[in-house]
Amino acid sequence: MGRRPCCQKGEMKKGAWTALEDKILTDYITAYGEGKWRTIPKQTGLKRCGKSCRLRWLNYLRPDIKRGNITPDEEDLIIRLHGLLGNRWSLIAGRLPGRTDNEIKNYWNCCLAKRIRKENNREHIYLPNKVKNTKNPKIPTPGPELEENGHRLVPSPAVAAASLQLLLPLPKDPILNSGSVMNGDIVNDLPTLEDESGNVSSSPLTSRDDLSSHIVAETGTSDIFDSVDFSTFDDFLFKQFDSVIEAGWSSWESFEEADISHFGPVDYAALSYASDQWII
DNA sequence: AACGCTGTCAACCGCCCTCGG
DNA sequence: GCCGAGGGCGGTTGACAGCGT
Repeated sequence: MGRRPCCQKGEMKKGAWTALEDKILTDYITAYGEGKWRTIPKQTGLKRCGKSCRLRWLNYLRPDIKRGNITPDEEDLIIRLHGLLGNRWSLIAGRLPGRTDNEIKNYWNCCLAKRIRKENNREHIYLPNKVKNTKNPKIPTPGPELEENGHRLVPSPAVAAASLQLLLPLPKDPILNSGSVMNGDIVNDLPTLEDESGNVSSSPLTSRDDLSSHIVAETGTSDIFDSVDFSTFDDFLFKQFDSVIEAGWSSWESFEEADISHFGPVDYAALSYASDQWII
């Protein structure tokens, strides 16, 4: 049995919203709050799908939406966050107050992606656009060094940050004494996953609980996590990202070459979009 | 003025995840 | 544990405006 569609096709209106529809939706949400999107058409008489109502509100009608062009600062942040997170637009938007995921996605697709590709002229480099499950991307696993145009490429701080999801950086902590990043031995000792074909891959450790339990197993203590308030794992990553930005990437400079060898799979998006931050 | 090309952005589509019964 | 409803998300589409020829 197939899944029931969110609304009956043919009964619902499509296309651009009218000023009257906007007013009806805004008045309703102002009075009753967000949520229960599917009840809105029934309650208001709007001939719009609940999902359409949600989208209209979140992307256009919300009072805190910021209008106008993306500023250079915002653009810089988008590029860095995209290098870190890939196409997880909602997470990126969460770091840009007043901007919506749709707006950032559009801006990236129409402006940034083309421009950066042009600047770097590296069309052959893997881009994450077609990665279906971006929360668990199957990122290819090159070594920490690449040969290109006869130059030896060494991961710079930007590349290290791009690998945060896989490197699992930790807050500065005397136990690990590793600056901002997890001890390489632990990274190398991440648990593995086995798919239906029996292929083994490194665990992405997509939740904070995964990471926490692994750290406790390795270090015998949960002090690292107890001392920091991370409401979500993404916040955890962002706090690390912010700390690196605030420090002007200097917190990455203490790495020895041996540390770099422990870096996990590199996000190629960051390689192509931040080539100026590669040491060639 | 007419046409075509390009950029922009709102909106839709379909997949996925979560949660409650 | 299973299933369906509800909602979130990223990819894509299509309308429209602006610009150049």
